[in-house]
Amino acid sequence: MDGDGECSSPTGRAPGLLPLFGPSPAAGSLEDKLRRLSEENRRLSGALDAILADRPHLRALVTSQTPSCHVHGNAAPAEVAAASVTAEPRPKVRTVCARAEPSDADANHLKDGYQWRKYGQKVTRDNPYPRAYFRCAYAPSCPVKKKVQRSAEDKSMLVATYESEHNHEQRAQSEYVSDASTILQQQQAGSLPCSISVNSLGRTIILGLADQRPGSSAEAVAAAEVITPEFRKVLVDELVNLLKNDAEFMESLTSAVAARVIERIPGQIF
DNA sequence: CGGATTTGACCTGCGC
DNA sequence: GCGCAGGTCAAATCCG
Repeated sequence: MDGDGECSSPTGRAPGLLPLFGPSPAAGSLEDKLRRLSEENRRLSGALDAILADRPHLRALVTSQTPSCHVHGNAAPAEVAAASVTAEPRPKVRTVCARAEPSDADANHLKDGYQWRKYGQKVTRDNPYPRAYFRCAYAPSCPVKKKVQRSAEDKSMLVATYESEHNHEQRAQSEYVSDASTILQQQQAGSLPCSISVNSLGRTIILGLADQRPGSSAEAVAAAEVITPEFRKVLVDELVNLLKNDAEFMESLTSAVAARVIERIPGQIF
């Protein structure tokens, strides 16, 4: 599918993207800052380990969920952005996990920027929640299908399986354009078409590669699909610089990570 | 009234 | 061949 997996703004160079390739920050004090943050991270990890040491079931919960939710090839954007991106070869079938928003509570609907027409629903054997079957509603000839089902282990997670590729470029964009409204927003200023943004909830970080070619539509190719090893290294370096340079971003990131950790641990243990 | 959704029936593939 | 489970169809229904 030509756009199902982008992590960048769907409009290409939307206003409000944090520059990844801007001027380099003064490195010295920033490295100190990064070190302090790393130490803090280790300290928090240690504390979490201590908490989980005598609670193996909770440890399993914390460590098993996120890795199991990965994006194969093209991920759906916006709300799926919390999923990690792997560099596996692009398969025809992709599985995407996303935490369901409260508004999705009663519907197996995963907003991913495309319009879908539901053509069936089935209760499967290994999951008490019904599986919904969708086809791309934009183009009748589009072969893409999507299956959406709540996770049996975590009902707040929606698991979407995409089959085939979109053979068209146009899409409904309004949904995730608004979803991706950022609190950290600056226009991309560097030479490479990358963007990173944090949504208004502070829970989702969107890393994107916007394809700027005239014929390719503003939608981006999934990061996992276009990143070469060299480019990945540049990307990582620039990300490190970015993180070192932006206190507000670090604050948001720390809050997001902390919220994520707390979210996965039942409140009563604290 | 037209498009989208629901839902029971039907089809297909697979294991035994 | 049979039964089961997943996937699809299409008529009925809903909704704007």
